[in-house]
Order: sequence, then C-alpha cells, then structure tokens
Amino acid sequence: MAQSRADIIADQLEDLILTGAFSSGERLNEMQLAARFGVSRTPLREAFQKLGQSGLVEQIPHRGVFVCQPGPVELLEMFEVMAELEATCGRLAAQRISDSALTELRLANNNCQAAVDLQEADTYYRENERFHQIIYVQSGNSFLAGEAKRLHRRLKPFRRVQLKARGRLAQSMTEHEVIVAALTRGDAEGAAQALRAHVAVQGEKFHHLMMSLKPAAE
Amino acid sequence: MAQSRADIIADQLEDLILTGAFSSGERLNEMQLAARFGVSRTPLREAFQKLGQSGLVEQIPHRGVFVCQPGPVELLEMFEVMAELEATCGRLAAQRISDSALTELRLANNNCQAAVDLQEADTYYRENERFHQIIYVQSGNSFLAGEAKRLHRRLKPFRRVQLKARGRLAQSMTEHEVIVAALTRGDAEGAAQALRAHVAVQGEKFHHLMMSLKPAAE
DNA sequence: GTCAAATAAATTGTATACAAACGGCTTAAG
DNA sequence: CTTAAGCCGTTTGTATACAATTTATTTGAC
Repeated sequence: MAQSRADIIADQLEDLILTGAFSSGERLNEMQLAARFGVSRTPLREAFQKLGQSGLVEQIPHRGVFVCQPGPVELLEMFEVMAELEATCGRLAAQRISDSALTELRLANNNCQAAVDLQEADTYYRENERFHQIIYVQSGNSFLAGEAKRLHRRLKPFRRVQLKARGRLAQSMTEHEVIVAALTRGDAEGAAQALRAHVAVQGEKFHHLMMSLKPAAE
Repeated sequence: MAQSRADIIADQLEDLILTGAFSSGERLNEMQLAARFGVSRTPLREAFQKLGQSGLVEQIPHRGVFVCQPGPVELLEMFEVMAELEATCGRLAAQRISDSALTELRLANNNCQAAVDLQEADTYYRENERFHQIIYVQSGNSFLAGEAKRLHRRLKPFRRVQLKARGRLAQSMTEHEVIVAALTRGDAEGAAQALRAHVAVQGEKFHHLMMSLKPAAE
C-alpha cells in the first residue's frame, strides 16, 4: 500500500470530510490547509486529486476544490447500489463461505447483540462493520469485496444517523439472524434477498429521517 | 467537470494503459513521460494520484508507479461485478425507462446489427456502448450509472478481445433482443437476468480465450 | 573469486518561486 | 442611481530547485 506524505494527508482529509468537519460546498483553501498540516501545497494538491476521484470533492479549474457532500437523492442512490453489492456478496458467499468464517460471523453477530444490550454504540458499529466485511471477503471475489468496502466506508457516517431511528437496532439484529441462517444453509438467493432488504431499509429509514428533519424543504 | 492540464494527462495516460501501450508491471518514468507530454513533473504526479485511485497503477513510495494490468482472475472478478451492475441497471430501468429511450435503444441495436452485417467493427463497438449506456442512464440512479460506466470503460479493451470468439457476435445480438423485449414489457427480473447472463458470458468467453492462448501457464 | 560494505548515480518526494486565471473593488459613463 | 469596464488582490496551476531515499556500481576484505 502506498504511504507517502500525500497519501496520509488524503486519508486524513477523507476522515475530516466523512465525519462532517466541513460543510457541503465549502472551499478547501490550499494554503490554509497546508499550514494546518505543516506541509507545502504540493502534497496537498496530490491528495486533492485522490479525493476528487472518489467523489468526495469537486475540482473546478482555477477556482479550487469544494467538498461534495451527497444530497438526499444521491444518498438514496448510493444506498440502492450498496444494497445490490451486498446482495451479490451474499449470493456468492452462500456458496463459498468457509466454516471458520461462519463461526466468525456468528461471533461478530453475538458481539453486536451484546453491544445492543449494553447500549455500547461504538462496539456495535465496530462489530457490525466486521459482520459485513466478513461477508464481503467470503464472496470470494476480491474486486467485489473492495468495491463493497469502499462504498460501505463512504456511507458509514449516514448509517450512524439512520440507526438512531426507534426500534431500528433490534430489527437490524433480527435481519442479521436471517442472513446468517441463509448463509449457513447455503441458500444463495435467500442470503441475497435478506442482505438487499437489510441495506435497502437503511436507505429508506435514512430518507424518512431526513424528511422529518427537513419538512419544508423548498 | 474538472479539466486542468493534470486531468488531461490523466485521461491520456489512462487511454495509453487501457489500450495496452504499457506492459503490466512496467515502471512509469516521471521525467521521461514529462518530456513526452511537454510538461513538468508536477502535473504528471497529480495525474498519477488519480490513476492510482482507480487501480490502474500501483504507487510504491520512493520507488515509483507501476502499471497494474489485471490478471485473468481479477478480470473474471471484474466481469462478475459488471454483470451484477448491469443486471441492477436493467431491473430498475424496466420500471423507469421512457418511451423515447426505448426507441433509442432499438435504434442502437439496429445499428449494431447493421454493423455486424457490414463487418464494421468500430461502428459495432460504438453502438454497442451506446446500447448499454442508455440502460445505465435509464436506471434512474445516476450514481449507479456512473459506477457502471466506470467499470464498463475499464473492461472495454478486454471486451474487444472476447468478441472475436467464433459466433459470439451473433449470439450477442440475440441477447440484446431478449433484453430489449424484457425492458419493453417492463419485466424487471427478466431484464436483470438477461443482462447478467449477457455480461457474465463475456467474462467466461474471455477466460476461455485466455486459457486457449496460454495453455501451459505454470 | 565471491561477498559485503561504501559510495555514486538516478529517481522520487517536497518546498518554493513564478505564471495565469478568477473574483471583487473602484471608477466612470449613461 | 444603476451598470459596465478596468484594475488589483487572491488563489490556483506549473515549473524549477532542493532534500531524501533507493538502486547500481565500485572497491576492499576474506
């Protein structure tokens, strides 16, 4: 993995954007950020190229780079794609998953349940991520796993919001059980449908939440 | 769309890599390429960041960037993902496609058939691309369309190879007809399955072709 | 003669300097 | 008073210069 100064800055900036440190449409001042990171503009600009490629910022020639937070519509679209990617991972994993991975999956799921009971949000998010990433890898398609990982990471901050919806956490756990069951019995279509629904509902919940917060969006 | 010098160079380099101007694993000499493009190393390095992000090159700190042509396994994986993306586009498009788009689709398909009859390869590839891109856009999910477009572009050179297989062209046209029919009657699952099969078979054909060319790969 | 260490050449990574383009301000005309 | 044109400051884009790291070569010891 590439790890020069510019790459580290790119990762840090990505984190800052994903955690919402910048408001959407805000311009990223090169000199300002260069001073903040204690480097010159050169590595910063190289980092911008990377961020632009993943759609986190928009680069307008001679005007600068602007953070590009997805709106409600684009977010729904991304959740829709995520649902399909996860469904595909599940369909393939049902046929290819190893016993040890199944054990790990159940372990992660149990840890999730424990975190729910103990109200430990951070633990829940970590174990939930592990649960999904195991399925990505077990698809046996590393390119697919990479793409799924990328989008999952991109949607991470919005998933957190969505999970705050009442009763969503418990429902999510039930869905996980269905997914594990389908994978255990090697039911490809069952796993695919369960995962698609599991992720799709996240997008819908998120959308409802957004609408309820912005009732009079013109 | 961003169009500075560095972005133009990135596109040109991408074309060069995709068309196979560089062999896999080859190092891209900065000074050499800078001279070739008539620019300094700075915009070139910015272009490298973008290429690295899309997986076309691997950047190793203090050692340089190396072109990263996918091997047979990774290629099959990419075709598998492409098949799913297209299937999803088809499933959504079946419900959302407009009449004018359907007309355009039939036109593109007719042009494809004409190109096959006249043995005009370039025309075929262009119209075939148009056919697929219409379906991407008509999915009504612009994020999905963008992802599909990206991967389609990435696989373009390998698709050309695959289409040289005997009888594949005629079969491909038949598959197109099935796809158009499904979209016309709004059959979401039918369109999805037809598109998945259409693309998946491309990956398989390509694989067979590779195996026949490299029979004794150790 | 072979292997290892040191040195030299080449290449990448970063900083700085310069050129070009954009946005905002002033100014002048209608 | 409004509007448009020109100038100035700021910011981006590119080139060059310098620093750091790697690789190849040479030299010396075993």
